[in-house]
Amino acid sequence: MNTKPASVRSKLDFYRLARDEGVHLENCPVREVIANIGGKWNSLLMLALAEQPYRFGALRRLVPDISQRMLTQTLRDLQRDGYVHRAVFPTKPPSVEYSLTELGRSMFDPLQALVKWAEQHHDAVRAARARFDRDES
Amino acid sequence: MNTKPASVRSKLDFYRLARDEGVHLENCPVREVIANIGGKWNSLLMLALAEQPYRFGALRRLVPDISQRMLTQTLRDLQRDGYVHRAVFPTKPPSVEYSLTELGRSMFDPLQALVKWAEQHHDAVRAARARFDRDES
DNA sequence: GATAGCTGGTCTAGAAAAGAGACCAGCGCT
DNA sequence: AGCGCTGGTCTCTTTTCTAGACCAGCTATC
Repeated sequence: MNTKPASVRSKLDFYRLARDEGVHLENCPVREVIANIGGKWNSLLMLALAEQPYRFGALRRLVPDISQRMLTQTLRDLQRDGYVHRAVFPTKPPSVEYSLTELGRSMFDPLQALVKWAEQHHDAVRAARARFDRDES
Repeated sequence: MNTKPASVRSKLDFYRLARDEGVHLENCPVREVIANIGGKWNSLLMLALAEQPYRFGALRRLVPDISQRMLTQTLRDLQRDGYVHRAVFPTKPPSVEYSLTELGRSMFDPLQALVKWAEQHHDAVRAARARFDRDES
């Protein structure tokens, strides 16, 4: 470790190569998609709804630390992007059931891969976190 | 569509089944991990660093719409969780290079699957979004 | 027949997070 | 001398999130 990277050669290069990374990650459509997946509650709700359809109140009990407002909003975002279907039933009081669409299910597969990774490595992450917090103090 | 779900049978059931979802998604270690992946910039920086190591300023130019403050913070979060290694080189001025760790690379694989999904389906998402925005107005 | 509880929400106020931009020290190039 | 580059930090403003009250219409209970 601590070997100087080959890209940094002279002091001249040092200033020069800064300008030449032409990759444009901004304006990328992937970002819009990831942004929505990446919200605080979105992936969690996807996980829940992948298991089975749920009604609003059931979701609220399932994820107790979500505020009602954020649940409404996150569900609407998910619905807006076509991941989730919202069905209103004329019971009394009317009930609303949320379920994954085909698109939602298809994006759940890669999401689940990530979740699986998280399950397998969360102890490594926790260890790294503990080490970092210890060393910086 | 609009068929009443089998789970809602009588008005009595209606009130009863609400209590019986015993799944506990809160306190889940997966959530900590996902939370960090899910940050606004985290996945984007992971993507960039997976391509090659970058120095601070290079990352800033690569992702122009990130504020310097958030770049610092996101990199520190990523480093804290063990995804990213921060190496300081005694050049003048000193340069700092960020690179993925082994752990970071291993989590990049499932992340990339998600990105690939996003690339393939972003037009469907955009279409759904447009439809939603039209219908609600 | 009042009371409390359920339904799926909205509204408001306060807290937390993110963004914009100035500022820092030490050096190189012109 | 003056500007630019290095990787940051500090402060201020704006956006986002949360907690909690509130709503209408119905039901089961007392």
